[in-house]
Amino acid sequence: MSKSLSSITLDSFDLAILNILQRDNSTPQRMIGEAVNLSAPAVQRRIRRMEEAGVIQANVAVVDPAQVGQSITIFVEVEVISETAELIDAAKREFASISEVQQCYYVTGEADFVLVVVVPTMNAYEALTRRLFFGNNNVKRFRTFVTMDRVKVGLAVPLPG
Amino acid sequence: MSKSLSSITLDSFDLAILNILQRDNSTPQRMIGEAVNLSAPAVQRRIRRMEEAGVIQANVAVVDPAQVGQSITIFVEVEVISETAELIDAAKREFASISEVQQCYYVTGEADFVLVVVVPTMNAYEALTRRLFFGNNNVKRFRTFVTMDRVKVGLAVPLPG
DNA sequence: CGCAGAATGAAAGATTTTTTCGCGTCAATG
DNA sequence: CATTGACGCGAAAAAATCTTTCATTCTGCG
Repeated sequence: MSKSLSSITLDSFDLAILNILQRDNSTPQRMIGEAVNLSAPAVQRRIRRMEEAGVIQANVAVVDPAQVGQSITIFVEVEVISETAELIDAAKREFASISEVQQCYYVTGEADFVLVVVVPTMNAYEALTRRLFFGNNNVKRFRTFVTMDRVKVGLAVPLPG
Repeated sequence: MSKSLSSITLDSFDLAILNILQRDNSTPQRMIGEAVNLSAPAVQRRIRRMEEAGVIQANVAVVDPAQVGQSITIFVEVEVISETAELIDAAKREFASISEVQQCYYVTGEADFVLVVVVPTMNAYEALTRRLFFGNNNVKRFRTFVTMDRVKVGLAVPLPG
């Protein structure tokens, strides 16, 4: 897991490749090559370069939560009491360490954190809130939004081109 | 793109495989086999079965937004005026069709929709709000949370085991 | 003009994925 | 109690993909 965080420049070939991989990274390089007008080795070199530069951060399978018994997705806005760097960092680490917390963002506005939580039951969520919020004396308050429909889910980034 | 939405049962082998693929789906089946104590073909059959059943919904590359010029991630809570089925469905379709809307959830609570928006600049966000919210007369109000730190990002589902 | 650096494609080599096939297990059945 | 069929397994072969190698092209620049 080595990271060369050297920011690289991407041309339209790279963007076209990314656009394909964002949707299906099991696409053979040969097909990608046909789509973008490059040979398979050229495609491969560009992919590896983007992986090393961190443009491609990961290659993952997307699992349907409902089919593995994790049918409840919840948004939580968290407001903290004190925003010292230490306490914020501690909160970031704690939230990030919880496997039920699928996503965590530190934000401006009427809240300080926004969490996406995935749990099997409301009981599990209730237990989590007790552990994570009531058990943390820097949490001023939190608001819960229970998802009824995951209208659009993904991590695809809109790409120029 | 055929989907057999037949819900299947997953054993501990399947869950172990999912856990690996959720983190890195470029892991060779041979290595997965070693990790879970199965042969490569057995792993392969299980993966294919889970893909056909929709347990695995997609295989994607995760792209770093900052490195493709989309450095701003924003949460938006949207509250609508009328919650008739037609209007809600129309809103779902509209939000889902916007490429800058990376994620969209229909939720209960003090808001009706939560959006995750990815844009290159605040100007682009401003333009999007005009088009999407001010230009939609069923939007009562919306609240914006600008992300300062993407503490944890992903789609990994917590798996039993 | 010529050279260095960077990227390409064709082809060969290495690895992985996929298929084939025979075996063992288990449950239902005669 | 034997038989049958469904099911999933592993070994091995076959097919496809990924990766490396290498000669070539193109560009910028001294």
